[in-house]
Amino acid sequence: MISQERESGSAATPAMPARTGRAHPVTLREVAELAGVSTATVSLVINKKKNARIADETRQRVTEAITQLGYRPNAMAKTLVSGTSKFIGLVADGVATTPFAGQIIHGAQDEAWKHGYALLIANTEGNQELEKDAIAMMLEYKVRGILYSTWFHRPTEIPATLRESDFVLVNCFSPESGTARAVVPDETQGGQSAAGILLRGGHRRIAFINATTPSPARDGRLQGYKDALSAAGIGFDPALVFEAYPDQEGGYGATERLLTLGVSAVYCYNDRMAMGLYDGLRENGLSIPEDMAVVGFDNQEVIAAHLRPPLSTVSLPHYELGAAGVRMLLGLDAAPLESAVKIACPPVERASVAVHSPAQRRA
Amino acid sequence: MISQERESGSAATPAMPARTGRAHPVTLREVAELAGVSTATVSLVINKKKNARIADETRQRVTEAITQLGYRPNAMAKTLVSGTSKFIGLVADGVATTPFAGQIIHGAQDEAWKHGYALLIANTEGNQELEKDAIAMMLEYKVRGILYSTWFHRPTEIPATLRESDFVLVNCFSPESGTARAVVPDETQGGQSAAGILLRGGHRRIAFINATTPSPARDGRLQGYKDALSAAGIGFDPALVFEAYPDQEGGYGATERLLTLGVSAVYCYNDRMAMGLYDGLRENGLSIPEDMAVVGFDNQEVIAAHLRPPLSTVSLPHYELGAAGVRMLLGLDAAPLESAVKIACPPVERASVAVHSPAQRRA
DNA sequence: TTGAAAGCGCTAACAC
DNA sequence: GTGTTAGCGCTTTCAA
Repeated sequence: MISQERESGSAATPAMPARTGRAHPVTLREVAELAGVSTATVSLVINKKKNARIADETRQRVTEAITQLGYRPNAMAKTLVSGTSKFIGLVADGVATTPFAGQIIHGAQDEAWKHGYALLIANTEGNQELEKDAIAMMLEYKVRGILYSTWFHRPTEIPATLRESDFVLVNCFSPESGTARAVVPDETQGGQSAAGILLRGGHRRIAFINATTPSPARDGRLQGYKDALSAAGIGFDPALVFEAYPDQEGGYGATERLLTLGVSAVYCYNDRMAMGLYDGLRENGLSIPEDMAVVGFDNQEVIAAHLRPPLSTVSLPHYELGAAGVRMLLGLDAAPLESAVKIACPPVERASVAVHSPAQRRA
Repeated sequence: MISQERESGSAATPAMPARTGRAHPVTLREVAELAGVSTATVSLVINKKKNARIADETRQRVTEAITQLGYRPNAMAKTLVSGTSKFIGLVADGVATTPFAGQIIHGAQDEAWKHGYALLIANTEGNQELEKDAIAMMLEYKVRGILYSTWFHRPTEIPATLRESDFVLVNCFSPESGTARAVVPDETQGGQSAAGILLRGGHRRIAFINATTPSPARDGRLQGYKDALSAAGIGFDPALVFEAYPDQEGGYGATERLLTLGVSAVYCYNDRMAMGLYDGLRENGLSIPEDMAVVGFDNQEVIAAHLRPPLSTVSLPHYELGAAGVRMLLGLDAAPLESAVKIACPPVERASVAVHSPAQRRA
C-alpha cells in the first residue's frame, strides 16, 4: 500500500520544500539526483563520516539539495540496516495512577534524548496480557533496551520475554538476586534523613507512624529511623512506633494515639499520612511546628509544598531513577547484577519543623 | 506478535527458542527454510491474508517453524515496505510538571493500543528546540500522526514541522481557527456543573473566586457560572465574583474577602484554591459544608478526594482528551477544522456541599 | 496453492 | 573523492 500520490503539481521543478505529509516523501535518491552525485555520497555527507573525504563543493551541493527538497531521513530504513533502533522502551505499570511515574518518564526521556534515543512508552496498569504485548511490540521495533518500571518500590517478577532484550528494572527489583540489573530509591538513607531533620530540630522523642502495608519502603524507612536515632545516641523505643494505613485518612486516624505518646515530633511514612495528621492535630488545637513537628516522605509536590505550614519531607528520586535506568541500560553507569543500585532520597526542609534553637527546647 | 513459550528442548536442533537479545534474530527466511516453503508463503501465513489460499498442512508447518524458532517479525522492515509505522507520536509540554499529563498519555495509549498503534512520547517542557527535534524524530520514524498536547488548556502556535504530518491538538487549539483539528475540555459546561452542584444544594448566593491569570478556563468557567445562575433564575451579581491566584496560597488569601460577601457557598476556580480556602475557613472557625459549601474544579485526586471533608468538584477529562485525540487522528471520530471538539467535564460530588434539604435553608 | 523476484530507503564495502 | 553494488527483512505482484 505505497502512497503513490505524487505531488502532481504543475511546475516540474524538483524543488518543493516543506511539503505536507500527504505527499510522497523525498528520498535519498532524489537528493542525490538533484545534487548530481550518488546516494552513497549523500549518505556520507548526512552522517558526517569522519574519514569520508568529500570535496567541500560537493558537500555544499548536497546540503543545498537537502534543504531545497526538505529531505528527511527514513529512520526505518536506517534501522533496518543497522539492526537496532534508537528507541528505548519504557514499560510502566502506572503512568496514570500516580504523579510519580511522570517523573520517571521525564528522567528517562531527558537522559535518553541526551544520547540520541527516543522513548517508546507502554502503560500496562498491571495488566499482564498488555504487558506481554507491549514488550513484544518493543522487541519487534528493535529497541535498544527496555526499562521495566513500577510506580512504587517493590519486588517484581520478570516477564520471560523481557529477557530477549537488554533491560533494567526501575523502582523495582527481582526477588532472586543476581539475575537482573535494577535501580531503586535508598529508603534507609531516606529514613535517616527524615529522622535527621527532626533530630537537627532539637527533638529527642520522635514518633514514627509506619505503613501497615509490607514493602521495602516500610522496612527501609523504619531502619533509617533506627539508624538515625542510634547515631544520635538515642535508644530505640518501640512504643514510639506504630502503624496506620498510608493515606490521609490513616494519618488523621493516627492522631489520637500519637498524642498519648508525649512526643514533640513525628515522622510519617508518607506525605499523605502527614496531610491527614495535620487535620487531626489542628482539630486538637495543636499547631505545627510549635506543638508538634512533622516530617513526611515522598515529597509529593501538590501536597507537601502547599500544606500550611509547608511540610518538611524526603524526596523520592523518581527523575533520577529514570535517568539512572537509561544510563545503566546504555552501559554508561555501573550496573551490578548482584544487587540493585540505590539512589539517594534527599531531604527537603520546609516549615513543619522549627529551626533549632537549643535554649527553647528541653529534652 | 508471535507467542513463543516453549522452553529450549535439549540438543542441537536448529531450534533454539527463547534466545537472549544478543543473538542474531530469527528472520522470515529462516522460518521459511525450516518449514520448507518460500518466504512469501510464510508472510502470507503470518498476516492471515484473507484471499491467501494456503494448504492447511502448509500453514501448520509454518506455524510450527515459527514457534520452534521463536520468530519475531521485524517491524522496521515491515514499515519500510508499507511506508508508515504503527506509531502515534505524542508531544507534550509537561508530563512531569503535572499529574494531568499522565492521564492524557493514558487515554491516548489505551485508545491507540486498541487500534494496533503504540505511543512514541516526547516531553518537551516547553523547550522549542526540543520540540522541533522531537517532531523531526517522529517524522523520521514515519508515525501515523502526532498528538500535540499542552498540560493546561490554552491557545498555541503550531510548529511548522507539525504540518508535515497528520496531527491533532489536544488540550489546546490554534488561535487562527480553521487551520487545525483540536480537542479541548468544555470549560463552560464544567462551570455550569460546578455552580449546578451548589444550586442543587439549595444555595442562592454563590461566590465565584476566579483565577487572576487569563485563559480559556478562566473565561469558560465564569461563563458557566453565569449560565447556571441565569438558568436558575438568579441574577448575576458582579460583587460575588473576584479573583485570586489559582493555588493554595491564593485560596487561603481569599478567605477574608469571601467572608465579607455574605454567601453560603463558594465555587473556586480550581481544587488547589479550594484547598487553601479550607485552611482559611477553618481558621475562622467555620465548618464545611455547614457554614460554607465549597466546590472546586479539576478533580485533582490527591487533593480533592482526600481533603476533609472531601471536595465536590468538576473533573477535567484528560483521559478522554487523549483518547478522543487518537480517534480523531485515525479518522474514527469527526474532527472539524473550524472549531475544537469539546469534551464534557463531569461533576464529582463529595461531602463539601450538603445534600439539599429545603427546610433547613433559607434564601 | 505456492515460488521467484522486485523493490521499500538506506548503509557499507569495495571499486575506480 | 565518489560511484557501484550488495544487502538489511519484509511484502507483493506475477507466474507457474
